[in-house]
Amino acid sequence: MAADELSRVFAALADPTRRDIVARLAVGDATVGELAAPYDVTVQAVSKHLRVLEDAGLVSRSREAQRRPVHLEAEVFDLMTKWIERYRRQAEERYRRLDDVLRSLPDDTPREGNPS
Amino acid sequence: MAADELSRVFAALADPTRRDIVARLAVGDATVGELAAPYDVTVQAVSKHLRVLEDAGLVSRSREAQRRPVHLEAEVFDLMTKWIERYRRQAEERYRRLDDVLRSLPDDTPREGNPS
DNA sequence: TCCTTGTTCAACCGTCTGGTTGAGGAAGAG
DNA sequence: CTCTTCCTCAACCAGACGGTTGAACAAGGA
Repeated sequence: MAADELSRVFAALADPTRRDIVARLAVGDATVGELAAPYDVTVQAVSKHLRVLEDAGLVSRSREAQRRPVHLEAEVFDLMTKWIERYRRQAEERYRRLDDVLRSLPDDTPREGNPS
Repeated sequence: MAADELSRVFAALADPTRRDIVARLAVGDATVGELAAPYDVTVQAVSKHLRVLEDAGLVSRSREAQRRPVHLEAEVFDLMTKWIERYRRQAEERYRRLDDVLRSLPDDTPREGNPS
């Protein structure tokens, strides 16, 4: 293990149930029992999912009597967004440059594969 | 398997080696051999990684003589960004509303961390 | 034709993962 | 204190995952 945070975040969101849990927590905090209700898995399984989300920093749990309300930590999303945007922009920039090069090419440019 | 696309994309990017491959492909297309060189794993392992990325729609492979250049498909990033932004905004909106409620509360509200 | 290069397929292996059941801890309610 | 409720821990299981080795395929070049 010992995966870096970005790996943990991506891995956490790779599971549909966990994405669903995040979606519900975006509406409001909830307890483990409440979160488990809609799914036909045991409460323990949901508890495990929450542990994964917690290790990824996506969720925090406090104590409130017996209940342990789960809270969504939205800041971590920025980590992903930054990573994604970085490479998306880089790729787009590259396409733009390639486009410019193609546009500026003379007609008799030697091209492998298309010697028409 | 038969996981939905979003799950495949997140799962694909959960692996550091695959994120690294994506980073390199953002700079320019490359062959399997070229991509495998920096890592001390076999070329077969990298080929498997590329298959995962391809199934997630993140890369495409064409044929060019013996070589199979790998190309980054940046559009899929939008899928993730949309998902993330949706719930981040929803959560922020919720905090904003909660803030308003707290602000409008009478002063004798018990136990607030920072008076004055 | 045979040979070389680049890549994938197939089988296997150890580990991680999502699920289960069963037991146990924490904090009210009686 | 005992009982109940809510939740987590521990052990286990089947399947997926990342890696390996070895063989095979595809497409030039000799």
